[in-house]
Amino acid sequence: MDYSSWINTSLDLNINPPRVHEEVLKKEIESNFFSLGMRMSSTKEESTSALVEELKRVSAENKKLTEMLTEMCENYNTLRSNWMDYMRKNPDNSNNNNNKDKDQQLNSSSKKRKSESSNNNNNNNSNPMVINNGNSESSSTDEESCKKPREETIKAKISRVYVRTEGSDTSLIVKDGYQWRKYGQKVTRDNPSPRAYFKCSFAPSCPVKKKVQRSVEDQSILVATYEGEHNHPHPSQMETTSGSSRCVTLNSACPTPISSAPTVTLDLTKSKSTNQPKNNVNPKIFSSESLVEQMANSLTKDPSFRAALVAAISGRALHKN
DNA sequence: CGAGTTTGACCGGCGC
DNA sequence: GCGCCGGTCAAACTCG
Repeated sequence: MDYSSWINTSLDLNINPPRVHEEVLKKEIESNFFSLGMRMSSTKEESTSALVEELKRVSAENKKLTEMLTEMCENYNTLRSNWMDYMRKNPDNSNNNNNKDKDQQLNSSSKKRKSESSNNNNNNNSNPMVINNGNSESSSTDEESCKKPREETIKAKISRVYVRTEGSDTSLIVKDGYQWRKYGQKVTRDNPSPRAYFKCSFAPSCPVKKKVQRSVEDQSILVATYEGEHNHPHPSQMETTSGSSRCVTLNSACPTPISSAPTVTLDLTKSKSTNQPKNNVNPKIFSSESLVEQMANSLTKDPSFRAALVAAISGRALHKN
């Protein structure tokens, strides 16, 4: 009965960032035109305008989805208030089994295991292609957030990412750009497929952990649960100096990664092209805005980084010519 | 040979 | 207090 978390999260992901991201992308494309455009051929202009068109289309789609979700939220709230009224009028019924479960979830318990399993249930009920941050970032509209165990909201930030893989792909690898070291694997009770445990190995002191397990309902979907925040820049940012064209593109497109990056992640994960699991985008990065902001600030203030970025971009442009 | 993975053992939290 | 279960450790193993 607890649908609030995924509904709200979906709203968070869908309502705001896409538009910001669209603008950022547009500006990026336009600025690329100004800086590099002189050398661009007419075919490139066409492809860029096609991209802008595509952006418009996706934006409209997002808008539509947002409206649907808003409607769903309203319906949910109405239903919920009706149910509350009903329970108030018929307190006797509150002792049946279903309500016991409800009470357990609502009163909830500082019990770690319980809260986790309820999270899993929510996710299983939700659209598997929706990225669900099961943590404090998602702003709940009702009192649910207040009832969440304090430790959950204070402790390590937890985000969840769904990645569709090819049916034949049995590995538990979610490529997000970070370096992970597997330190364990376990078959859990609620899911026959094994759960893999990873630690971030990019920086020895990085506390971030990742759990990857196949969805119970759809074995082709990998559920990656990230815990904690990276205390180092995204590896792809480090690679920009080596001229990795894709990374340059992605990162240069996000002068403020906070607003733009989540949308990139969302779109890639949602799109049907996720049959290509090779996207190198970090699905989590942005659960911690302050961290990312800090990283972005330090990077943009670093003259050598800027120089390297400029060199990489100009090198790429020259290479194209 | 070093780095990464596998896998059984162990530990601690939780429910009964 | 005991058993279950998820999470972690660490020795053995694999791979480049």
